[in-house]
Amino acid sequence: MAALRGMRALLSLHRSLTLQRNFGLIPVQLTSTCSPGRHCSSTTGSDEPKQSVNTENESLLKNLNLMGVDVKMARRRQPGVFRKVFTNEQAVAQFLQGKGASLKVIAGIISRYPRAVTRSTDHLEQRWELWRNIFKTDAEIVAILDRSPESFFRSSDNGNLEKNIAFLISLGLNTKDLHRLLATAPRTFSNSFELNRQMVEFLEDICAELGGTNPEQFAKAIISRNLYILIRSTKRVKTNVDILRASLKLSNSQLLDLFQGPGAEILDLSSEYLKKNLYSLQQKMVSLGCRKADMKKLVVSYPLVLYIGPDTLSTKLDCLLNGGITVKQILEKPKVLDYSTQNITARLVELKRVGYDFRKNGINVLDSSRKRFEAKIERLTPSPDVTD
DNA sequence: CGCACCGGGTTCTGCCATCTGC
DNA sequence: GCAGATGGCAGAACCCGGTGCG
Repeated sequence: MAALRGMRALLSLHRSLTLQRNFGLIPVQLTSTCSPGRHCSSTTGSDEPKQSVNTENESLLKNLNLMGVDVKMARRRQPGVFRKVFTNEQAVAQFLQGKGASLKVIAGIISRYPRAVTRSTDHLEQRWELWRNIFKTDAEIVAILDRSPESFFRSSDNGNLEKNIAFLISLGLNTKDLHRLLATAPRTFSNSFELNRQMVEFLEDICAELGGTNPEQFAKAIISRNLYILIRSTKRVKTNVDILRASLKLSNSQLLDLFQGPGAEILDLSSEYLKKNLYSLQQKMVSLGCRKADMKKLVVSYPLVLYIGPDTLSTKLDCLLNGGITVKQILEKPKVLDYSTQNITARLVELKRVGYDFRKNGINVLDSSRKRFEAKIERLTPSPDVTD
């Protein structure tokens, strides 16, 4: 999957380079509405023709069409942009092209987040520099903008961005953490500093409430284990904490370990989804003759079980049970649930073929990489099989 | 060498709602 | 009353390999 994505990225990079070679830089003469480098939003417009309300900026429309922007989509998303008298699309496009973005990528960015054309070059340069403090290359940033234009363009407050970076560093997150955070959840950085601070404070409060001695470490651990936590509402995380507390009835120190350990990854789930999964897991466990304590043990040792939707989980469990594995074995080695039902099914077939005995050998063989599993099967295959 | 334990990697936007300031 | 800024939501797993031990 990751390889596929990487390949696609390479292909699109290649495509964009080809495009630039074919068309050269700035292929069309755009109608200038604002000279590059100047701030365009504030203007008296005294001797300019007044644009009445509901009239769209004609030159903007023309430029966007020339740039290949999906104007229909853009208009649907942010109609206000089209009524602005002064916009900066030409300079914005030039800026992005200078950073290595292809024309296609630029068009995609503006189509999805039209307000980008209202940003000044100065502002963009500043913001780009701040991102470059975290990313090593422009290409990385372009890839993020292509993926999520809104994360970069939604806020015009570079000071806020600076505050966020300083704040995250002050939490003890290292360069690698910041890099992962910005690459994975770029929205974190356009949150208001205050919002991020509130979440961190909230996490620290939970720690203190549970009798933890190092709230800062606790918050940092959760953030670095769950990069999405800062783009969730405190309401959601709080609800999830409450749900888990109420249903698992663990001791305070067990809860602390759970939240700052593997359980961090399920704190940002939609609360309804978490509740639903918890409930259906309970139902399933009961139907398999397990007790409450078994489920508790399962969730504590492998919280990601709550990440799996009811249908998937049920199918997966049945698949294992039908393959001759016991519930007890699954409870002992829950990591087998990590693997897709499809993968498990195929492995069970292979193991059956070579006469693998789960009672004797356990089920660890299912929790291994494809390479290792295949090597294992190879070793277990009895005869050298000279004839085909 | 084979195995179990364990942690890490990948991944998450695009839309709507609500405020705020002019 | 507008556009801009910001908050919040739904959606829903899978796989790999280092390491240390026997």
